[in-house]
Amino acid sequence: MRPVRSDLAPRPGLSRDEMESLQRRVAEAAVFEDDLPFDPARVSLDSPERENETLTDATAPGGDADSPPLVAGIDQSFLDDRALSAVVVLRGGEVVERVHAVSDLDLPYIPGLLSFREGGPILDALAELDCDPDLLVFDGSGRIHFRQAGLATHLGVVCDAPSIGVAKSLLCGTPDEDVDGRPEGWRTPIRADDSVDPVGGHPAGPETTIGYAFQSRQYDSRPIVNPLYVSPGHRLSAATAVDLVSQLSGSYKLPEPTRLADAYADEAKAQYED
DNA sequence: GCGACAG
DNA sequence: ATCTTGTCGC
Repeated sequence: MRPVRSDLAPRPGLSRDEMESLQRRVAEAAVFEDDLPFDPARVSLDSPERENETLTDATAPGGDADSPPLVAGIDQSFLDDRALSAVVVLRGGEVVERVHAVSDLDLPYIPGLLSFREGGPILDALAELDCDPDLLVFDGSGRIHFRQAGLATHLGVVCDAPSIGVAKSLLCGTPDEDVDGRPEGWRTPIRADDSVDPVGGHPAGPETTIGYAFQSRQYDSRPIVNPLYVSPGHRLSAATAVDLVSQLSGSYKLPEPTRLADAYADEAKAQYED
């Protein structure tokens, strides 16, 4: 998979102000409404049943009428000053491709500028892909970001691909309701607050839903498991983003694509440790 | 000045 | 993210 908007790609050597203004340009280019080349209802972990199926072109955008869309999960692990970016692609419940790349890191982790640290390395891994995913699921935020341009939004726009951000903690914004001790499947909107700037046609008032808190898993009744914070990256709405994450949830807290990428990032890491 | 913050 | 043993429970 190749970058389509390389002009907006995270480049090393930018000043903080330059990185922030690039994020505003990314937000301007971002689409937080459904603009998908496939039916979101077809995204699932169920393996397609193709018994009496005739020969079809499963490589077309969105696949054929029976095969589910290709969903890529992306995550990283670290080795000293290098990042190992892993990508696992699923079609229904089947893993169809796994690739990874090891890249040097230019910046430290700075809240709000994550895509400038991990974005380049992730693009390195995506370039290794033979297939062309219909949806990208990132570990981190999308629109839930100070300038509405988190990692998922930045790379979704650069690749011009539908993308979703799945974070384990909240960067900014305010949940409509208290998120503790909620049952599986529960969700509540995350509204923009004072720390979120309006950018390029995307408002940032309390009426703006920039994402959702989503309880993907809960064991008993104890508030042991925190919710996930799901936000649209590019080409879909916040509501569709949570629905998709819900559809991609298996038996664990993280949705399957991201969980598998997380495991693969650790597994592959062992090959590079001195 | 204080607070607060994805991975 | 990463450093890390055991431990509680389905």
